[in-house]
Amino acid sequence: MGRGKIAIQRIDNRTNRQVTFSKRRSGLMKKARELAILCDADVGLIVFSCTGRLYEFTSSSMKPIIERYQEAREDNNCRLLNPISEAKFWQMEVATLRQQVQNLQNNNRDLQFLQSQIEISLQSVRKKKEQLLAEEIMQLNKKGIVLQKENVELKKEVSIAHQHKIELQKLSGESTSSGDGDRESGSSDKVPSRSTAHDASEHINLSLSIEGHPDE
Amino acid sequence: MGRGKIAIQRIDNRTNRQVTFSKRRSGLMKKARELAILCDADVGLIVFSCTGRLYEFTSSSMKPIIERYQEAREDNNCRLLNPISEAKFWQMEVATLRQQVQNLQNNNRDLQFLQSQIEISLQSVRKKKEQLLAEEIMQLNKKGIVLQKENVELKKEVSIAHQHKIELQKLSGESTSSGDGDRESGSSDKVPSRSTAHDASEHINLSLSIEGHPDE
DNA sequence: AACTATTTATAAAA
DNA sequence: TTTTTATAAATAGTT
Repeated sequence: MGRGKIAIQRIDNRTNRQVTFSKRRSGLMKKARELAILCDADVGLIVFSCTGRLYEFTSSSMKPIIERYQEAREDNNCRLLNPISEAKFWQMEVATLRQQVQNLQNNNRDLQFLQSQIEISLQSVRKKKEQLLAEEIMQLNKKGIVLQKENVELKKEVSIAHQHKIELQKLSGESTSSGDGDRESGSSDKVPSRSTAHDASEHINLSLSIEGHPDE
Repeated sequence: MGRGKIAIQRIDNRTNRQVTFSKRRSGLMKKARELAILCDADVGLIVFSCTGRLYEFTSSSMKPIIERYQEAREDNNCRLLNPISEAKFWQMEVATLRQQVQNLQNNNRDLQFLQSQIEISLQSVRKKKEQLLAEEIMQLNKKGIVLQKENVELKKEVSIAHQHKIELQKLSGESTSSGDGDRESGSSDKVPSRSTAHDASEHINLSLSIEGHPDE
C-alpha cells in the first residue's frame, strides 16, 4: 500500500525506518482503537521503539488488562525476588498493616464507648439503691417517732397515776410514807431524760447526709 | 475500506460484530508483527474478545514486555526513584505503621486495665458506703430498742401505780366506783398492744437484707 | 509534513 | 464459517 511494495524485513535506512515506525505505529493504534470500539473488545497494546521509547494504547486501563492476561495465562507464579516484586511485597505488607490499624482504632473507640455506658448504667443503679436505703431509714425514723409518742403518752399516764395516788391519799386523810413518793417521782424523772423529739430530728439529718453522696 | 464505509461505533448485529472482530483482529496482529519487524520494535498486543477469549501477539515474549512496561510506567504510583529506593520507601512505611500498631495495642491494653481498676475501686467504695449505711441502720435499730425498753419500764410503772391505787383504796376501807377501775385497766391494756420486741426483730431483718445487695 | 500512486484491509455479499 | 469483490483506508516513496 504505497507507491511500491516493500518486503517485511528490517528497514536498513535509519531515517526511513523512523518515518515508517511513526506512520505504522499511529496506524496500529488507530486500528486497535477501532477494534475495541467496533467489537466491544478489551485491547492493550505496548510498543517499544528500537530507541527504547514506550508507546501504548488501551481501550480501558493497562493494569487490569495485564492482570487479566496474567490470570488467563496463569504465569503469575515464580515472580519472587526480582526488584519489582520486592517493592510489591512491602506494598502488600503496608496494606495489611493499614487494615490492622483500622481495626484497632475501631476497637479502641468501642472500648471507650463501653466504658462510658458502664458508668452511666452504674450511676442509675446506684441512684435506685440509694433511694431504697433512704426509704429504709425513713421507715426506721418513723417507727422511732411512733415509739417516742408512745413514751410521751405513757409518761402522761404515769403522771396521771401519780396524781391519782396523791388525790387518794388526800381523800383517805391518811399521811403516806414520803419514801414511796420519792421512788415514784424518781422513776418519772428518769423517763423524759432519755428519748425526746431531739433524737428524731437527729435521724432525719443522717438520712439527708446519705442522699448527698458524701463518699462518691 | 470495504463495500461501504462504517462509523466507528459498536456493531449491534452479533454475527456481524463477530466477523468483523475476527477479520480486524488478524489484521491488527499482522500490522503489529510488520511494525515489529520493519522498525525493529518490541511489540506486545493483548486482546480480550467481548466473550472473554484471549488473543495475543508479541514480537518477543509477553512477560519481559510487561515487566519493561511496568518499570517504564513506574509501576502503579510513585516510582520516580529507582526500584531499590522504592522498596526502601515502603519498608519505612511498614516500620511507621508497625509502631502505630504497637501504640494502639498498648493504648488498648491500658484502657482495659483502667476499666478493671475502675470497677475494683468502685466496688470498694460501694462496700464502704454499704457498711456506713448498715451502721446507720444499726444505730436506728438500737435507738428503737432503747425506746421499746423504756416503754416496757413505763408500762411497769403504770401497772405499779395502778396497784398502788388499789392498795390505797383497800387501806382506806372506802369502796371506789367500778367505773374508775375499768378506765385505768383500759389505759394499761392499750400500752402493750403497740410496740413490742417483735418490731425490733423486724428492723434487724431489714438491715440484713440490705447487706446482701438485693439490687446489684 | 503533505501528496499521491499504489497496496492493503475489509464491509457486504455469496 | 470462508471466499469474493468492490471500495475504503493505509502508507511507501516523493516533494
